[in-house]
Amino acid sequence: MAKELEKNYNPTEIEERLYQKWINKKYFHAERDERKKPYTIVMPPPNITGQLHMGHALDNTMQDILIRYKRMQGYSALWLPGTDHASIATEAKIVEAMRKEGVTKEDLGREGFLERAWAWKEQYGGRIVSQLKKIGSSCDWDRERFTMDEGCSKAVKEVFVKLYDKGLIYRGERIINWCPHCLTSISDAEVEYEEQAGHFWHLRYPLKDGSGYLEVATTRPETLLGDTALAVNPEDERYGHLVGATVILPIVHREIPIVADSYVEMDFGTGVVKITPAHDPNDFEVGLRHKLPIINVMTDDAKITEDYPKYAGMDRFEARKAIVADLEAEGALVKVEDYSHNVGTCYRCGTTVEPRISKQWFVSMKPLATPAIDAVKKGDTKFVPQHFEKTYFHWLENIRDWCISRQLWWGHRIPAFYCDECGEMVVTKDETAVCKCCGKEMRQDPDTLDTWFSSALWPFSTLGWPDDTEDMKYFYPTNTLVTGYDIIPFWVMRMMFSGLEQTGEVPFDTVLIHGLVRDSQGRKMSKSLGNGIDPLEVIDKYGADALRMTLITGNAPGNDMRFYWERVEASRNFANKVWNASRFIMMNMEQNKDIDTTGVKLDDLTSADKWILSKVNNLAKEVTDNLDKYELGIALQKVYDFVWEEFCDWYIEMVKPRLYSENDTTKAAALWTLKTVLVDSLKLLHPYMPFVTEEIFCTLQEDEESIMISEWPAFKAEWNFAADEKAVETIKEAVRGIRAVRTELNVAPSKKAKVFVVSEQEEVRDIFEHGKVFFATLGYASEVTIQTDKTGIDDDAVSTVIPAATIYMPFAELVDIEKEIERLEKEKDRLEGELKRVNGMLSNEKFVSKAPEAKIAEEKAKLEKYTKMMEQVVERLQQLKK
RNA sequence: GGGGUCUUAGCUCAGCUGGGAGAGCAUCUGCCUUACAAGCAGAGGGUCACAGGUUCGAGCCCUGUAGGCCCCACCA
Repeated sequence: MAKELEKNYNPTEIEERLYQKWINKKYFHAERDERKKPYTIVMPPPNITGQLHMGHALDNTMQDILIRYKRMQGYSALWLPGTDHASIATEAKIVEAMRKEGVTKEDLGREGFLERAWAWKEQYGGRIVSQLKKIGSSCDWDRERFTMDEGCSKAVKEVFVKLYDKGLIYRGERIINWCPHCLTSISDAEVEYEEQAGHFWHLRYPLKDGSGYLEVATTRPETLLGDTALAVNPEDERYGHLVGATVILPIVHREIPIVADSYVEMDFGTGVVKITPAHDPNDFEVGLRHKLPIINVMTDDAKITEDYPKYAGMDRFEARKAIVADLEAEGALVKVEDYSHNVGTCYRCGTTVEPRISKQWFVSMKPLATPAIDAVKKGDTKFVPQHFEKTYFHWLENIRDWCISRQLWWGHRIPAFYCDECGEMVVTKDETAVCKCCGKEMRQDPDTLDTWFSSALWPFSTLGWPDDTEDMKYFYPTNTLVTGYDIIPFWVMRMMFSGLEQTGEVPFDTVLIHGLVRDSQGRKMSKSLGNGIDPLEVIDKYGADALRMTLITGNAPGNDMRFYWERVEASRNFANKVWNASRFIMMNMEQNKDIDTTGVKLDDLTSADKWILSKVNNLAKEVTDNLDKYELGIALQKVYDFVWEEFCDWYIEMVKPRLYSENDTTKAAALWTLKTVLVDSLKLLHPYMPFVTEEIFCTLQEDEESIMISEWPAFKAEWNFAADEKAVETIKEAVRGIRAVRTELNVAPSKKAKVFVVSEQEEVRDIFEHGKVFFATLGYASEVTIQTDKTGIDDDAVSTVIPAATIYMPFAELVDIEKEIERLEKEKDRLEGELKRVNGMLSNEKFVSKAPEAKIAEEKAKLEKYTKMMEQVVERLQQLKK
């Protein structure tokens, strides 16, 4: 027996209850099952410090749609969740919190700090997880992982040692990006460049022999302290004779050489570049080529070192001012120009990055990048949309070695040990190490690894790798990775080369890319702008289903979208529409509970029933096709249109007279069809709107306990009723025609009218004969007469023409003949246009000879249709003009 | 400097392999018709940025132009 639903859909209570039910029933848990095919998505792990934002909501809604769809299709669908330790972001937050308490890292010491960090993780790591649950994510929480849990840590060590043994990880003194605020190195990908207004200081470097000077333009005069040469282009005739000469460094008064290097652009600036190998990546390269000394002039926190007493302890920007002043005093400053240039900043704290010489750990990228490029070229992994593979190739083809060591405490500690006695180093998975030569306890490298080092292993470390686990065998390689385009260089790329190197297989076959969720003005949502919209607030107000639908509707893969509250309302309205249609159906099932629908056969159905069945059948096929192509927005749009327009506005309205009639023999067929189509619609909608569909499904029937484990609607060849579809479409056209005419003439809905249908075709008359009943409720007809000609119909009746027939309504007292003529003339114009187009095509010899036959047949059918309509319109006009 | 992407109805956006331009919101006109006013019925509104080209046929493919956005890049 069907239960009752509230008048309006009220998500709050329902969502909480259903999610709990799903958890309790373990529907989210994926079992290895050899009879089923696996489908695996590994969730991009959100940072433990993070709060759910719209980006997460979009990302996870997409994953949930895919996983729910596949689960219903009978796959063993695993969506593996987890969180990321986010070393630099988390450490920065903890340090900041400590700062407010007046505590420093050093006060706590490494052990104490890590204790505090783990406590932080316990406190906040759960927050984002509970937020993910609010949007309905059907993840297998039994398999939840953390990038620093035991298994992931084991995988990290394994990979580090393997790559080291293979010579692909090395330690070396290189110029790296240093954040003077976070006090750590960061990788190239973590540097964000921003255009900043600056200056160009033109400086004069006197030649040692007193014969003159060279003018140099620089944006960073303070680095002059570390200059070890000037460079000019070897081709440059202005300076060729000076190569090898010596100049005196202003202020410092050190002697430095002039070298020739093709890196220098002749037509930029003065054509002379000061070379500071310790503080500029290019200068570093030049320095290597010319064996120049490297002079570091700054401390960790970007202050001038003790080597320059006058500036020692000054911040680099203070020092700049002081040095410029001194240069001016010395007469070395020629001029200052305004200049706008790109400045590298730390992606976490925004501090200007200081290039710096430092001993760090690196991954050799070239040997790893090549297979990763090939795998995508071969199509082992595909990007959706495909053009993002260009971004991917671009990064990999231009990649430089990856600096993986961080001067942080929160993270995976580098598994390298040093002997302070003899300088020996070992890299090992063991917790401790003893020096081979002197037997001394070795000291572990204090640094940790880049967060992305562990993220890169996520698709397989979460499945138990490096152990040869059953999960690994069954669920790996995973299927779909869903992420934003901004993460391709950080993560997608690194998972690709890591997966290939460690497991010999690509980590996923498809990368589904989405864009950013922006505010209504198209701006990025950000804390500083305060324009972010909290997904949880949306859920509170409108429900998770409405939020999910809003994020998916009209959103194509890879495209950014704007967030509007109006769109959430539209989504909520749709949920309510589904709710009310279901309520209507259940009410009628309840009122007719004595009618047995179990024995209804296809033969018992009316044309309307068959028509809607055929529609929902085709819908199932199309939605399935779209989902398989990752066209989530298109599929949703189709379900929306079907449910609202075809099912609610037409079918339910058509079926009402049968339900309300005392003795209609097709009532059982109607009830059966209503329920059948509703159930299929709910199933197609379930991946998008899991809560409302589950609530209705469970109230509607008692055979199955949940829609999320029910079977996805498959296309049924026997639900194909071409003749009935045509019949109903013809009736719809007639009804629409009647309604349009009535509205145009301002006929009150309460005023019923006789309707005459005139058609020469017996088949058409037959359709209307069977469809008479629909004209009463849908077309405000008091009486319907079907005939072959116009006999007995007033000349001044109102009329409307559809391809198959002409429909008349005698409204003598209302009809304005002039207006009627005008309306028909307009229709005639339209038909003339159509005929012209069709005739144009069909009389084009090239079209007829080259176009596919199906297309030609289609156009011929149209020609016939429009010709008939034209005849009727012309005839009608003649009658009126008499 | 290189690459990518976008330009479609008043607004925000869809438009799958080329075959008569769509949705939501907004606007206008009627309706409290017993599932839903978070609704129903109707209507208006677009030389698909511009210019060429390929094709029987272009919003869709190619070239160029203009404007917007994004990414990358060592021009100190």
